[in-house]
Amino acid sequence: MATRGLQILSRLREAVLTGEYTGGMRMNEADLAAALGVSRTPIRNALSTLGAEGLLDYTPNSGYVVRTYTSKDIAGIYEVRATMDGLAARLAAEQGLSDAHRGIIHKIVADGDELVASAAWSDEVRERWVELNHRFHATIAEAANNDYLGGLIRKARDIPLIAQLRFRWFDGEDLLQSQQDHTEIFDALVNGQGGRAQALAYEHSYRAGRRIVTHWRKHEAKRPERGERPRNAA
Amino acid sequence: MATRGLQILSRLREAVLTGEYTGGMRMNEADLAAALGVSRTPIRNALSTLGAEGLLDYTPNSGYVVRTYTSKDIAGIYEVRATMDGLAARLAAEQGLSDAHRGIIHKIVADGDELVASAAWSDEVRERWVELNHRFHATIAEAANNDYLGGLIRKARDIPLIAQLRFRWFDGEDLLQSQQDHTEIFDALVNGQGGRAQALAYEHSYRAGRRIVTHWRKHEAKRPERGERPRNAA
DNA sequence: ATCCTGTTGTCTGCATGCAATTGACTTTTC
DNA sequence: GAAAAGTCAATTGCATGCAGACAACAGGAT
Repeated sequence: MATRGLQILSRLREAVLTGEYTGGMRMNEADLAAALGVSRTPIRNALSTLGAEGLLDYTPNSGYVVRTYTSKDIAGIYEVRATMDGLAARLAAEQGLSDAHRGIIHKIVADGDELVASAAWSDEVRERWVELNHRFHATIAEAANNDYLGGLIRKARDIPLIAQLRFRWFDGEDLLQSQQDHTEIFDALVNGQGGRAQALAYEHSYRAGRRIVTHWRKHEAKRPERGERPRNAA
Repeated sequence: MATRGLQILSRLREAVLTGEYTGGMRMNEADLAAALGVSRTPIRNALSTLGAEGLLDYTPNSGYVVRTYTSKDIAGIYEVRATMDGLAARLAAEQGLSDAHRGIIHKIVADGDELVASAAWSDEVRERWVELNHRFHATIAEAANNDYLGGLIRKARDIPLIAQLRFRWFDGEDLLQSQQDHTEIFDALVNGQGGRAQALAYEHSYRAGRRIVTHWRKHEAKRPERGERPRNAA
């Protein structure tokens, strides 16, 4: 069993990512300690780590606050993310997919085709697609064989609320388009077409990012209060 | 004045980056506390943060060890770094340089020309070039107007020993080549040629990375002992 | 009413003591 | 002699007390 500090860290990170602790909330050490049933020490450790990860903002002698993301932040992150996904695809193509990786991605693409062909749009379909999409990109990142890149892609993906919101506005048409993208990217990968894989993956991720930014702007417009007093978390 | 913890954090980070605490060393809390004249608490905080930044490896109930970088790690990091520098250059070009940024970069390029023309290669010239080069890239990153990207570029630059070693093998010919690169990149930036700026910046950084990896491999070959018992730091 | 100032309450920063874990070393057993 | 079991020293994990910083508030002077 991991140490208490690590468990707390996971819990708090999850809470921030899922939006349970929403942007602007103060992370009061004593309150969190009471809520989670430990002393302030492991809490402080976890907060410090989350601060270093960029999920919390820190002010000396004042404490940690859940970071808020503007639509400009999101746009910037997605510009980087798309570039990284493009890089991962190029590297994977240039090195050539291993049999194992090719098999995995082939299966994912085939399952995607089946999903598109067989089912009408529904929440269940969305769930399934989220999983296929995730594995598709994770496998390419792995095939790129660059740990540093893999870590950055993961970090750029773990942004509060994004995981929840990302596919909320997805519809059948988006699904079809995305699946076609996956098919083309896979084709480029197996044929060792690095430049094509890069361009396709970039565009694929960029478009996803643009969709999120658009909706984030609306989300943003609905809560114009920036001067509001920060409420306590936990 | 910042808190003790933050001062300790800066000091330890610097010590790791400059190689004072070299790869594989154990970061013993009590020893560090004694050496730096504080209690274990701010030490633990700093170690935790450095762990999150990736400079230290952490094992529960065992502690923190200064991370070691293989030449493959370095190559991976520089592949990403080159891609980021390319992205920054493209974004800067596409948005158009502000008058201020254009002025700053223009001056840097002019100073570089002067340096190349007037002086023979020497340690002083190297020092001056390091500074010009740093400001050149930092200014482009700033002009890209993407905080997330800027942060990643900074993190990819702050790798232990790299800052020290990066220009150790630089000679007059490398200087000339690099200055020409800067001139072309600047030209692309002021003309709004995003694609060209991206390609040039990528290649410029990629070449620097390849030089480092080559030398790192030799460095690596000289100390084949991987199974050595970790010595204590501080 | 506004500004300044002293006060007080709340929260973080830090030190320290003790518990828990680990890994090395010693002893025991076959 | 080798493997297993037990012991011990060293080190990290955690809780807690207290000091210090900061922000909000109250009261008084202008």
